[in-house]
Amino acid sequence: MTGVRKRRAGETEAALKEAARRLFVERGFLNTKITDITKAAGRSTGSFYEHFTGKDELLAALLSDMRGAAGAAITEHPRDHDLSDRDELRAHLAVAWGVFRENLPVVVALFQSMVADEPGSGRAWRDLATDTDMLREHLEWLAERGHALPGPPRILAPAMGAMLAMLAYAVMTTDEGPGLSDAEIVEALTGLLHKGLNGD
Amino acid sequence: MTGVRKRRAGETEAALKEAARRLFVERGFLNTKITDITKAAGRSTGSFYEHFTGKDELLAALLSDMRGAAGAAITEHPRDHDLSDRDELRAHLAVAWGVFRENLPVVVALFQSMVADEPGSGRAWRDLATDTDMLREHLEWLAERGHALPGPPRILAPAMGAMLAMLAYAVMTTDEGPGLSDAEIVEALTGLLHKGLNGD
DNA sequence: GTCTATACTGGGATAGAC
DNA sequence: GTCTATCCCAGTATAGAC
Repeated sequence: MTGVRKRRAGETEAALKEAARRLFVERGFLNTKITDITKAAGRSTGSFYEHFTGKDELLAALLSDMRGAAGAAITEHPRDHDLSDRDELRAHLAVAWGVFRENLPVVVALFQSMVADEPGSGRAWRDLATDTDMLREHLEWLAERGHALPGPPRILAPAMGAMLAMLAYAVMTTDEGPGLSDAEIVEALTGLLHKGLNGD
Repeated sequence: MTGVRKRRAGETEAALKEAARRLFVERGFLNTKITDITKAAGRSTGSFYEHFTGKDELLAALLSDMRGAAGAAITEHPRDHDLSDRDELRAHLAVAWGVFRENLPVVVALFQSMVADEPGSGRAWRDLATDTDMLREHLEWLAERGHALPGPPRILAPAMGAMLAMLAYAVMTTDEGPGLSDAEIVEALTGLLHKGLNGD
């Protein structure tokens, strides 16, 4: 493959991804057809399959891009963050909310993809448990140190994750919304959860 | 229409609904095709359209059935329930959780249908806000009486509803789950939210 | 690698006999 | 009302020229 050809190919792949991101927010992952993406990217249908085997693989690529961009900071995330500290809890929630906001196309696509799966697959629970793994560890760390939690971390963490994910999805896919800024929403959630976890 | 014919028609409609309920849990609303339903119900494709204009109308009918069964008690729900009382809060959560459990087919279908909609439609937020309307009123009632809430009811209510709905969906569509009984889950949520709302 | 053209299929919806 | 047969289109995926 020549250098020029390779560059052109890279451009096509980038164009497809870019178009996909835009469409995923506008129409959603499920309602966006491969032909919609190629059309929006100004490429042909056939060309798509030179880069991805299908929509799912494209989504996986977008997810991987997102992880590469935001993942570094999270990977080295220490286990002993003290979520009983209100400022630290707020900071965590703000980061999570911001990641959702910054990567809305991928978030929307993943959410739709998860919910559209066969209920019997148990994917919703698995994804929720996986995504809140770190949070669960934070809570277990608190519990080990004698902190009295309102329930077992293995249910509290998914519950908190469920609230954050579903609420973010709802808020970020509407123009109306609760009439509150992101900061105000995060503040309200901080209050609810801080008191909920610590009781004061 | 003769009496016999009418009865037979009613049986068909019932058979279609019954088959749909079963399939919605097994494969989900989105992946269940009209032909799947008619096949499972032992009826023909053409017959389906004699009763419903499409899958959405069938879902609306199931929803209406559900409302008829469980709705009466909820409609007359007084506004002044004191959610700052732990037992009353737990009772409310338990009822909601039980309704989800009892009507899983409809819950799954509605959830999938909501999430599959165009993100730009804002349906997720609208549904969430509508479904937590009563909860919001309960919270406003508390606030009016001088109770210090951790945030505005118009965001707290949807947040709580989001947690409950998403968590219920995840838990009830998996065989694995958190290894906790429904009662234990409700108890944990009660603890989290009771302290979260009241701070003690 | 990219294009155009096309083959193929799932599944919604309808026509018309019974 | 219910059935069988069929139409029909949206979308996926591939073939083959460039």
